[in-house]
Amino acid sequence: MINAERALDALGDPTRRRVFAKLRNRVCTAGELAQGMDVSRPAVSQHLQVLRAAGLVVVRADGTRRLYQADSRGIDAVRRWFDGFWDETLESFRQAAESAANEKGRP
Amino acid sequence: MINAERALDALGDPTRRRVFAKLRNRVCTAGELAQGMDVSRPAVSQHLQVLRAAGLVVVRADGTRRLYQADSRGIDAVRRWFDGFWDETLESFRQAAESAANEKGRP
DNA sequence: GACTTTCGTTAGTCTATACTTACGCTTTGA
DNA sequence: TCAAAGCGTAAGTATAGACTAACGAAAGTC
Repeated sequence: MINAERALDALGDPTRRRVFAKLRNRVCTAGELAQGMDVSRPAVSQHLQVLRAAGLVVVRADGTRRLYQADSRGIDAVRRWFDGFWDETLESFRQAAESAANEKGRP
Repeated sequence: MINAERALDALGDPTRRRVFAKLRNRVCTAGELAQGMDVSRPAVSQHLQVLRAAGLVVVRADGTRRLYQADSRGIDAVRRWFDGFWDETLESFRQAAESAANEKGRP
């Protein structure tokens, strides 16, 4: 089970979001990702480790290269987190409205 | 328009997530939120400013108290961000599969 | 087997930021 | 009008973590 907390921590950094965003359109190596960015390749590599630990990215070896790709599991985890969060918020609103109505109906 | 980037930055901090999570069930003041947490009231107050700037929280005055409440706008912004992200990922997969098929069909 | 490429890892630095303490503002009630 | 309650803010510190430079490992090439 992927942890939504971990995914949110991972996506809290702008550079990491940029790396992640680049992976939505194509499969990339760390070196390719680093090109056109203002940080070094090791930095990108470290960000990829965090994204991988969060379940947002998967990697497969291809010779000396390592191909990174966006993973739906982390994305789904965060989406479920938000869904559950908002459902609970609405339910609390509903209960609050209900007890307010009961309060009003009482003499 | 609420910025999803800002909301993700805001939710990148665990303490801020705890504050935000407490607001899903009830309307709270900064002092109430700070009780039962291991950080001071000013710290909570500062986190609430960040959440408010990100559109995740709204506040209204009530005498000397200020009541904080979860806001759907920021949540929706992040959900749209993820939806768009994943849609684009799937579209890229589709296109990649298509051109691979074309490549194969060619002599 | 030597060389190259591509990459992850480690050590160390430095900055962003989370936190506390102290202070001042606003509203309320006596 | 004075005191108290409830906050936000400013200043200062300390730490998490983002980054670079240097190094080592694995796979391909000649």
